[in-house]
Amino acid sequence: MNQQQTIRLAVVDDDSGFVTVLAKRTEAAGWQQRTSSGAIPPEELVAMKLNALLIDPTVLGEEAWAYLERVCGMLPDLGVVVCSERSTVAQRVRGLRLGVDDWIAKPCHPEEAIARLEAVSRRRRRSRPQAEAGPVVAGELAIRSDRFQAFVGEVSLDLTRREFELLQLLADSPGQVLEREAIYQRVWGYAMAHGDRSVDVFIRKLRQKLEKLSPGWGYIHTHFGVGYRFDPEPSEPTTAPAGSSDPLHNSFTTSTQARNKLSLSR
Amino acid sequence: MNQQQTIRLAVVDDDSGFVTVLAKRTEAAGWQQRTSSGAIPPEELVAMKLNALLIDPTVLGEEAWAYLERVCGMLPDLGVVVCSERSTVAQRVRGLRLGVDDWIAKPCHPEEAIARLEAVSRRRRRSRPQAEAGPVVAGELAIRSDRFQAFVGEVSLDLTRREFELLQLLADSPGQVLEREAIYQRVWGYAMAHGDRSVDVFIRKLRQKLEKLSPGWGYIHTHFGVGYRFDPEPSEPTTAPAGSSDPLHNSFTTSTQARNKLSLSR
DNA sequence: TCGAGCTGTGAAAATCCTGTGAAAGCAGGC
DNA sequence: GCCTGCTTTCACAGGATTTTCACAGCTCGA
Repeated sequence: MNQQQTIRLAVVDDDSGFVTVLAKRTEAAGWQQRTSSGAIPPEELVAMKLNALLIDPTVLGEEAWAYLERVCGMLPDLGVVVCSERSTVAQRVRGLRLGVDDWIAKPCHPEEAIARLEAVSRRRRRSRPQAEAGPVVAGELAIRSDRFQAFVGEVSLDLTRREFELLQLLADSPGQVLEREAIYQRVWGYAMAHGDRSVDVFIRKLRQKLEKLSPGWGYIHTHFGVGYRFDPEPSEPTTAPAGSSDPLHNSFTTSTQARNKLSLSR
Repeated sequence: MNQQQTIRLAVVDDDSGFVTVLAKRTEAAGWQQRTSSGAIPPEELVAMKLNALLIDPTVLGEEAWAYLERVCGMLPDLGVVVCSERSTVAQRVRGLRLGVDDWIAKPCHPEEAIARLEAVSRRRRRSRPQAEAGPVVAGELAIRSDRFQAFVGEVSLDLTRREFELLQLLADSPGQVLEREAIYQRVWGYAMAHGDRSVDVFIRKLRQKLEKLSPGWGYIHTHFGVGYRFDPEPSEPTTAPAGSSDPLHNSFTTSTQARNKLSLSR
């Protein structure tokens, strides 16, 4: 029905085994995860635009309560799950009252931790339907999820829903190559049938609309046999057409793309 | 800091001892609690306007999973806590995935149960009680929540309750695209059934009434495949039909909408 | 250099979505 | 009970969007 939105998670724990296993699973689910073995300053957490935080209070030391209170107070939209080795009812109640969303015991099955993280970010997301996150800016592009639309300056790209979701997904992981199957899975919400060309077709539509409103920039790059990569970069100055040996060629860009970009920008 | 608004809780459990202790505590906290030793039909739950539900799946028997799925699907805003005597990781994960917010083990300290129920119903982070604020003005429109009515000048739009609530919801987030599901969820109070057209129908009624009293303004814009956006804007001067290149065309308006608006404003 | 396998492209076909008018269902008042 | 106004449901038409296809151009390894 609806594809689970990508979750941005931070894990603060020094149990490397647990953290590693967790990372593997979350990655498979398409989450973006960052791990730290020490407390992350609340200000930094804000900047990370997280959906969920999994934290073992033992790494916080004395400051644990103060830290949790600070974090929960500062980030009411963040789903916070505490995972501690030992805890008393009183401690758990105190934590939950402070704003912690869930408190589980270690050892804990990774699958359950993930399910609980999912549950808390589900609830948090519902509580604030209007993600007032500012527009994501890339090159000349501004992607505004509150309008389901991308803009160049004040002009709308006039994207359809699928186009927008595809662009958003790509722009969410700039510089990263995403495979077709993964893209399809996350935009369409189910597995891609063998031989399906939908992704390619929508990439083309995106490129067309991007090119129309923001010529001089290349946004979507093809990786032959793999998939696509979003990476805004100004095109080479087309004012030097003569035998452009392309010395500044971005190493991530295939020659195919370089040529495509040239041909498009004319 | 935290407004402990009264929570409406239903407890479905046949462990009278636990239930009684819980009731004592919740009552002391000012919650409204109803207890049942058998499953409550989902429709009834809707009518009860609950904030939280504490449930022991053993009283549900065979239908437990189906029931939980149904309830969580129908009432995404309801905080659901399962409290079971025995459970496996797989069961807990399944429940959480279904939409359950928390799953705890029995025996369970009442204080912790309450803290967790509080945690799952903690969401109404609504901004200031804006009711007292003067009428919300948008375009030629004045929305007075104290009268459950909208006016153009001194003339009432004569909105019904649903119409008013829909308009108010939209006008509460001007410029933002709201999805149908979200609109339904917040105006009707429960999840929209697949294929339900109520939102569209009420949007039409609103548009009709708005158009009658405030022609020359476009208030509600359609975003194809997504939902609607409230954004009061004067219609293009229809007095200049000849080749209006429309240089000032609002960039937020999709071409679809431009066309719709034109057809409407004629 | 050649060929199998990929990707870009344009357009047709299929599907989905929204606006709309009207009927059917409901609840409350008289 | 009967009436009235409100809400929900239905069916259809006109578009917009998405999917599918066939083919052309490219890439890469043999």
